[in-house]
Amino acid sequence: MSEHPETTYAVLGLVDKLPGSSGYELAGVAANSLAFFWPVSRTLLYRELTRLSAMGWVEPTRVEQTHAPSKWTYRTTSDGQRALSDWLATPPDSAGSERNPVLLRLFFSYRLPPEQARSLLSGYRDRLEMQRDQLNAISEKLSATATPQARAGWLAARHGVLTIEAALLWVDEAEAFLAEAPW
Amino acid sequence: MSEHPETTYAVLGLVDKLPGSSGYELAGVAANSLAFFWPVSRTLLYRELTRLSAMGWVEPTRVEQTHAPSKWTYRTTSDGQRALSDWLATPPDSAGSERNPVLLRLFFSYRLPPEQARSLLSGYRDRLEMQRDQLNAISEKLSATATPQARAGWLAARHGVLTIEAALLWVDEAEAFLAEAPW
DNA sequence: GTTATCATGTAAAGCGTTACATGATTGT
DNA sequence: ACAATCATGTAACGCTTTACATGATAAC
Repeated sequence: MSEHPETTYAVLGLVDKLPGSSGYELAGVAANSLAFFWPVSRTLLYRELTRLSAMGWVEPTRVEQTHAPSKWTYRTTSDGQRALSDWLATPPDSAGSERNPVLLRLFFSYRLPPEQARSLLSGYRDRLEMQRDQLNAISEKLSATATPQARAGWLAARHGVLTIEAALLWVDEAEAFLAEAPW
Repeated sequence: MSEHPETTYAVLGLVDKLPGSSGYELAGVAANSLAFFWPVSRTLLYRELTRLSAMGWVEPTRVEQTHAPSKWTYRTTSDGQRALSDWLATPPDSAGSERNPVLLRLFFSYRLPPEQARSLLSGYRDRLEMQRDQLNAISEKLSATATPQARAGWLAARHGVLTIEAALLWVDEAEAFLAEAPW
């Protein structure tokens, strides 16, 4: 009953959601889903797949291809599915550490000329808008499907959209606040 | 010009903001400020203070106390202040990785009985409300002060409040969504 | 007496990132 | 020719966390 990092379950869940996928394919999916609330780098993803195979939670299968290199594909075993369910039932540990490098700078930005503080904010806005557009595109795609998997994905995307829009409103507020009385 | 991790600058900025503080005191402040957008564990904070001292970016001073153990206090040097300004001017690297263990579970929650999915959401709401209350308390304290430092802190707290409130709205939505058609 | 606050540290473990490496196929 | 996609891996590094350790004072 040793505890594993959350990322292990993130990958296990992905395999379970997309049985018969290769690491490469899973990485592609992760980049458009997990990446928004639980980033997993490609290297780490491969390492977790190896680990999950060793633990018997997923079963690897070699698939030969003619048009591309051979690949490994994965499916959850019944042990893996049980482990996934068990983990899902455990309460998430306290607030996930949110790391926001923009806020970190803003927190000390009274040491910055006003113009640079402004550009910090507008850079943030640009990135938020891009993320929001990405998420909206994903949402639209998902809302076309009625499976539980797609609906769960849609909900997660919706969380992203709402919080990003709140952050965008904050940028407006912050700009006005600084314009009124810069430091 | 070697690059240092963001946390090094987070601590440097803290020392600069509260000159003459001890590691212990800084840890207390960090828990009510940085923790919301750039968590720094106590152990790490101490290590960074040692590192910053070795680099000459902060100057440590021993202070003897009668009512408590002796302590080290720190102040930024002019080198440190320059380093802080330089870092502030560098653009934050791409989106900070947001890790949300609740969304991670929700993303796979179609494997969960509806009741447990609901309790996942209500647990999230509870934690969000606590955080919001904490942030509001901090905001109020800060809004009583008119220094640039306090105003910057207020802005950062405001970001937290707005995004948390958005997340709370999402919880309502998600509950309605699941109530309408559970999986 | 026991809890809370003050105060600083060490050691181990491992998660996660970045860089490097390889090589076939398909399209322009 | 050159870039893009498919596909998987290794190695090194180091940030970060968790657990462990110590010990004084003040309050209830």
